[in-house]
Amino acid sequence: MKHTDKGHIFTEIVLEVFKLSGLLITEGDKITETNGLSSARWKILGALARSTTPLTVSQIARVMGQTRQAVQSLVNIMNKGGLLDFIDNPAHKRAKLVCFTTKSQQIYAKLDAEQIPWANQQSGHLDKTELQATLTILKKISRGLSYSD
Amino acid sequence: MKHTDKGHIFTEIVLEVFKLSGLLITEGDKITETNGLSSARWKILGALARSTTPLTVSQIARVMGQTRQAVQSLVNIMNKGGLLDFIDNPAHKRAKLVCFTTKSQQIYAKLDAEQIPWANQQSGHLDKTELQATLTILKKISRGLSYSD
DNA sequence: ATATAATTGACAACATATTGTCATATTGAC
DNA sequence: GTCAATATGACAATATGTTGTCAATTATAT
Repeated sequence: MKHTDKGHIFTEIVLEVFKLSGLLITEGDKITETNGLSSARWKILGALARSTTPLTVSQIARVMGQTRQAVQSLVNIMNKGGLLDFIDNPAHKRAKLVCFTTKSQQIYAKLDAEQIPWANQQSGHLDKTELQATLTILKKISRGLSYSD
Repeated sequence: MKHTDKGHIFTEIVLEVFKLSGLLITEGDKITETNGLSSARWKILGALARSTTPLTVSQIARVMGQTRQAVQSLVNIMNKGGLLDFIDNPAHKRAKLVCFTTKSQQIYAKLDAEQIPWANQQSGHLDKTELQATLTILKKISRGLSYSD
């Protein structure tokens, strides 16, 4: 069997996603390194910031496409470091809700102040319609895949 | 400062790339698990398969957007497991060229036989023009980012 | 040709992430 | 309401990946 035209492009996209993920982590580490953070920890804060309601560890993991164990580990470390708080979850005795602290709010705002001009600059020479199409396609691909846990 | 329209979409793409990368690794692990491989090792073979010339470890790392140390580690393990061979590189005394073995050729062919219908199926309901735009955009983003080593 | 810079393999320390397992909590079928 | 299935936190083992460093090799500038 051979790839269809679309199957071929799809495969190239998959490989490019892997590559880009590695490069973006490196880029994020550069931005966060002076704040005692890392890409992985910044992403946790980002998941919280983008949610309208507080999230549990499991919910964060699903938003991020990772296992709850990986997220739990980071969240616990960040909690010890004063970057995250747990508050009681009325809907679940064990699954607490994860929240920003004052400290992490400040750091996150600072990181945003660096990320925004970076994103604007990186996307400046890219076509808006193509960017929109890219986001649409990536989301559709994600939707068809299952979680590991 | 605020995100431009394009900067906003760009940021969403970045987060979706992280998520998708995690989901795709899980998917790849499912496909490879019966063959004593993993996503990470399959990607090494893929990088070699897609190149017209044999590659050094550093070259593989650059193609994959990872550090040479990470790739070196996997390549050494795979070499011990009979999945990769080193051959002398006329252009460099230490940097050997990495090659398939008969064993890895067979496994890779088998994985391809699973990946192809999967990619065709996953992309079946997606628009070809949008897929092409996605690949173009992702490659352009990669090009603007630097390697960690 | 020589000196300097960049590349590469090797090794170690550490960060990040998956898999497996267990006990506890919640959900859903009946 | 009961019971099975599912979801969750905790913990351990392992795989994957980055950073830092050193010595050896190659490339580059002069």
